[in-house]
Amino acid sequence: MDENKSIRIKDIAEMAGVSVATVDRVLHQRGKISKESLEKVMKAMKQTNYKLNLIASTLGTNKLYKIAVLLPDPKDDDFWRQSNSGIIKAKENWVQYNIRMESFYFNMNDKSSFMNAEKQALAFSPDGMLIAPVMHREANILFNILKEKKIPYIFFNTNIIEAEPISFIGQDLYQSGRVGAEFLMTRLFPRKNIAILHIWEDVQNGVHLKEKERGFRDYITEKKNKYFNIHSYNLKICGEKELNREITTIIKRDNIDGIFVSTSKGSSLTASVLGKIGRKDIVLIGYDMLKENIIYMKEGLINCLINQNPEKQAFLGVSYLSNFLLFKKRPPVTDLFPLEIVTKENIDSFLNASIH
Amino acid sequence: MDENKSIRIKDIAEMAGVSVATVDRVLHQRGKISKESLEKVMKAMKQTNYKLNLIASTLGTNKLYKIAVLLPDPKDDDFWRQSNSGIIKAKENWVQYNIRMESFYFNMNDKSSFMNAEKQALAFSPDGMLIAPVMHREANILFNILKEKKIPYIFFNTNIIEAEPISFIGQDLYQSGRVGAEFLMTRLFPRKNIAILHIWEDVQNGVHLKEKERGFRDYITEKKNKYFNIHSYNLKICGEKELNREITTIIKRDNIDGIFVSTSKGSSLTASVLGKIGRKDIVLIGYDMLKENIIYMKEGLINCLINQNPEKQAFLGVSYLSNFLLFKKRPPVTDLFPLEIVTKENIDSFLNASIH
DNA sequence: TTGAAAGCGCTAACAA
DNA sequence: TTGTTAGCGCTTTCAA
Repeated sequence: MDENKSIRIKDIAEMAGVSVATVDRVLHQRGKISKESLEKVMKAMKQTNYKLNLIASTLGTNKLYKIAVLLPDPKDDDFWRQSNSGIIKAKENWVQYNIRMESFYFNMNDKSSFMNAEKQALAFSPDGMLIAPVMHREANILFNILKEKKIPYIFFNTNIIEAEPISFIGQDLYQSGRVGAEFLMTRLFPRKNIAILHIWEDVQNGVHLKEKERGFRDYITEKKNKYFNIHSYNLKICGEKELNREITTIIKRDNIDGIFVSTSKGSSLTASVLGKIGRKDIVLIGYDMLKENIIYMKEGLINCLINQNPEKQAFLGVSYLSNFLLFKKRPPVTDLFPLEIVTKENIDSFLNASIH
Repeated sequence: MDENKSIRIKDIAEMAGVSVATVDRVLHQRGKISKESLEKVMKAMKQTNYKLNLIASTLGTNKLYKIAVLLPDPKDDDFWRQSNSGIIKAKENWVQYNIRMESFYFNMNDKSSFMNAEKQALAFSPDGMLIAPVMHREANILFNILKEKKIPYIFFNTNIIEAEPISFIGQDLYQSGRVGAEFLMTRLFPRKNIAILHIWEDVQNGVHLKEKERGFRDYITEKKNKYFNIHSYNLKICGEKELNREITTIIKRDNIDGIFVSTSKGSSLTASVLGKIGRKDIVLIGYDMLKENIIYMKEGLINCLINQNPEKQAFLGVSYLSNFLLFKKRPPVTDLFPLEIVTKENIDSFLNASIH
């Protein structure tokens, strides 16, 4: 046996004394096969350690798969713009494998826009879906339809375990809170007044932010129980002026020394307030390398960002789905990304790094 | 034109009024083509935004490519074990594309073992090579041979710019020194005595470590000029006892408060000394998530590791080479990885993350 | 339950 | 300089 040449279905067929069609049938467990044929083929495959040639397989199949992506409008927010950029890269990456993609956007403040996107996505009759289920209260109907139709779906960014996606791609929120606390504590000490800010469009769907707070508080308690004063606040993004006023009030009233913001957009909003009131001394830690956050970090207003890698999350989601559709390769049930600590000194290295 | 169906060479050929072979020729710029044919084909490709089907292309080519990998023996060192694990994963990943790989190991303390590995790699008659050129003084002959034979080669971990590899995958050493300094400074202040340790098998080939030191010193100078006392030392790994003694002496004599170690193995060696002399108070920052380093970090003896991602570097090196061989896709001339800051709180998230 | 054969899109040897 | 054609390994239809 030539070590270098791979064994083909044809080789197996010859060894087993059957036709290639029969081998194909046992390979994919379709059609009816006699016991004898099955055994002979299995034996030959075992012996030769046969591996299906996926390249030839996809070419032979020549089927077109469609993937629908459901996420908040990238125009609304730089975070979702980055996710969407991952989607676009993935799209280019997978056309050649006969995978077609279509994105459906919704507005997080508007339930009807979500319902509409949902409807449109289904009308696209996708073979798989990638979803950022940030409005999960509204999405249950969708998941049921998908389950019924046996359309596989993957979540990214936010998970809804009960909905049982075939995979979730995101981060360990609790642990990310701990990472934030570790960073903040070492910079803050011996100062002691901390604010946790949850700044979010849709407070009722923002329960997952509490996980970050839990991690944050646990870490502090473990290390320096009762030394720090921690206050947390839920702030809704509506008027920017009002938000600014609220943040300013909190900082002054509680005599704040350090701030942990649980959302990416909130990070830049808070940084802008710190800039306005001239408080670079306050240690600020937030999430994600949004354009504005990058600027504030370089200005020294944001000290640390925990990178959730929205672009990579989305890109990987498409890869997982494509591999599942094309090659029946099951993705991990949960893929939690590394908790990347971004500071002034390494931020450029993250910006330069591309998706691999 | 059916939006869903991809355009094929055949379609282009029909549009341009030529044969598929002619289209193939302009696609790969081989053979002779008349100006008219060229223009017609180009026009048709532009119009339809034609994309080569790589699946069909690899299948059609049906050529076997061989990649030789040259790196230090993974048995010697957990760092190279991780690189090697990336190689193994890559190997499994690319067999299906008719890429065969063979690794050739050498001992960093032994020039003749390097020469031998070199010779064996060439005897394998590879179509491409992936090299960790850590013994570059000995490798120049090899690079010349490869250039002459027009065998493309990629470096990882260490770069030798003069050797002009088609790509280098690694990290910005200077900037990684700055990241180390940033971390150390915030933890150390108001203490002030810092040691930089270069602990390396082969001092004469360890010039690149000085880059890390330069970054480290620059940062400190910019932020707090003259406040900190920094001493640096080159220590050769030979007898462990002697090394331990040397490190202990330095710590005591210079009254050290914080240590920056420029190598991964050096990090664990230093941590073990700190453990032995009971000095958890000393802030230690090093490189890479070697097994031992992970343990020391969890014990609190190492405060921070800068992750060079050896596994991913190697894996990506193979991907770049494979894409180049199969699809003529040129990799970036340099791919510098993010400078990942690993601490006790996020180390598990890095350990769980797989290669994507 | 099985096999023959055409076809997927591209490559490359060969002939013209 | 160009075109014809037989593959590459697998899938799938159709007939037996």
